[in-house]
Amino acid sequence: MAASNKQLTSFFIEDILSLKEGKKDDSCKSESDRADNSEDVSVCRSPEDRSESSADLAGGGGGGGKKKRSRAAFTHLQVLELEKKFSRQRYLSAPERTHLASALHLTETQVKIWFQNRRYKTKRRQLTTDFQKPDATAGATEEDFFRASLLATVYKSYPYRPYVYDLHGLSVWRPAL
DNA sequence: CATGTCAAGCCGGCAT
DNA sequence: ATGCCGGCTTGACATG
Repeated sequence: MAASNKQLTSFFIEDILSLKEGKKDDSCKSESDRADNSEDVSVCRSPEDRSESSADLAGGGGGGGKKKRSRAAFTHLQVLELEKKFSRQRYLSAPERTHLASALHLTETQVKIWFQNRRYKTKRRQLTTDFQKPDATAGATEEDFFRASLLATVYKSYPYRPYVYDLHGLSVWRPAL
């Protein structure tokens, strides 16, 4: 909740990661075209919220009474980087969180909450999967579960961005299948 | 309109 | 005293 007036500036994660993708990515078009032509905002917001300058991004009521909560929608690349990090480590140290947050132009709180939610989400999916087909899970390791759920999540989130499976030099994250 | 997704909110426990 | 965590819920949004 630190900064209630966090300024969202445009950036390319490629810049941060020295990735030469070449393709400019309008990250906000995950589901449908969410709306606008803003090419690279760090966080996509609902059209109405966008007008009020991202005041309460990190959850603050900010100033002036209880406003309705705004739900930040992270960009493809932000999520991608978070997922990559998460695929390597499920917990972040404070310095790592700080670094990742600044790299992705998110607040530390957002990164922290994202990891919390991701852990919980993974756990729940694992449990439901386990519950639904216990026999198929007999030979699977926890790692398998983890990777499968990760893969499913990313694939579902980015159905038309197959390049996430081939991250050039960054290849740490890789599908299990 | 019902449903699902997901970031954020809330609460209690734990570690320091 | 503070911060992080898990568990769960809430609220905004998208989709069928």
